[in-house]
Amino acid sequence: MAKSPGTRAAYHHGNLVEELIAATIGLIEEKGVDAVSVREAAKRAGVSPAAPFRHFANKTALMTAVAEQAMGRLTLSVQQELSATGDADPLEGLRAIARGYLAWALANPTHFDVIASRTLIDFHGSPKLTGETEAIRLVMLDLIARGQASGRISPALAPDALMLSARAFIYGLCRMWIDGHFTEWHVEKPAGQAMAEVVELFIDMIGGNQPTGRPGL
Amino acid sequence: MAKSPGTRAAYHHGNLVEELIAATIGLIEEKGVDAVSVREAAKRAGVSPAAPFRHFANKTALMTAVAEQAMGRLTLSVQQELSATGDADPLEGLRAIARGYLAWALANPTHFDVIASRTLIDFHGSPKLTGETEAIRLVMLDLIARGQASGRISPALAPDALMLSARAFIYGLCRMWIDGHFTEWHVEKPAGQAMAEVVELFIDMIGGNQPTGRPGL
DNA sequence: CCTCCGATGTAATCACTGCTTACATTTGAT
DNA sequence: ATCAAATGTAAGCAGTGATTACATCGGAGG
Repeated sequence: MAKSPGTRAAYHHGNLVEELIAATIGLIEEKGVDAVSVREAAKRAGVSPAAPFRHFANKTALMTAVAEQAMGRLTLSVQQELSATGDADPLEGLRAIARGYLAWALANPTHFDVIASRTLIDFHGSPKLTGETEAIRLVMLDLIARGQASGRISPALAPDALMLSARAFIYGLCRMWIDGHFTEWHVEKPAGQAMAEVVELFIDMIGGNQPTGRPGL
Repeated sequence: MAKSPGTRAAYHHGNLVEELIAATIGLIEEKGVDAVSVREAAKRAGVSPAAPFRHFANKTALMTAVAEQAMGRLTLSVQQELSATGDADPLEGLRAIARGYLAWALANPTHFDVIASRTLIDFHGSPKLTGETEAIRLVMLDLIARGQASGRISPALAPDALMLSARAFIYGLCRMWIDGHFTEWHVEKPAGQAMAEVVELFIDMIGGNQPTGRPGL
């Protein structure tokens, strides 16, 4: 039988794992990833400083759990955009992935930080994280293949090179923004708008079309 | 008169600032940025834990000094490639910047980490860091303008959008590699080679040419 | 019903961190 | 030669991740 949620003064918390993750997320959103401490998370869950270590081997394990949650939402965001897009044009599919990815990153910069880190979390130790990353990669590869088959993308372009380009491009956009580099590079427009325009430019280039003169940043 | 370098047992160190920076660099190269502590740097310089704070207001200031040194070498690397390139083709200039930037990042990943960080260092508080970044930006802007004037780059492309694209692209490549994302994205080739090929692809796209079928990654 | 054991909590402690304060030594200008 | 500024030390604060020994709870078997 599930313990009544109201019973909080009990010796055994009853739901510590979830509450610790929630507390950590709150901490991340309020003060950033660097400000996270398992002690503070424990305090917020109303528990002793050592308690979290009963459920997570170390801080990295806790952060990895947070990353898995975040990755789930990121994948969801991408898949929503993807399923709202017709199957007809592969380039439109790539655009959709970029939209979903960027939208989520813009809305969850600190969680993006967690997912992308390889020191804060144990990425390769998490099947969920590696699996969902690989899934997106395969979708992109398929879109590129179909794009080349249908003539929307030049067959002369190596699919792997195209993949790495596209990935580096949107990852670079996210990182630049999150790392605070937009100001130095004089991006005046709202980040979302600037990103959208620049993605458009990139997809146009992949399609082999010189863009038709969009407004500048 | 300069103090003899051999005189180390003296109460006053004589060259603490430089030696602390050197010790920090050593620490960064051995154990990574996250492993840097001012105490350890002090120990390596043979000085008490509090001594560094006489010369640097805080850890951030120390790291910023390290970043300024690193930025100097990065700028040098870019400028060397740039001056080894003729003025004739603006696209060749952009290629040169990418070469210099990527070569340095590949050779100094941890220092790249320091320069790119906005939590480890006080970027905007350092005229050197902001100035040299702005200098590169202006060179790129000029190359793009000349490229459009000479017809090598379509005038329909907004210079600012092109800038942000190029910057996001190479920054994304560096970050992906340094953050350890290349393995997940199945980049099998040596990083330098993969980057070079992909940059070639990008420049070709800017030039409006579909590339002529280079080998895949 | 009750006992006992594993799961889950606490208390106390360690080594380490960035940083501050009070004090000691040295150096160079007067 | 003196004295003040520069530069070092010693000691200590609060906060960190992590470990160990012990306390408490809850459910399964007798």
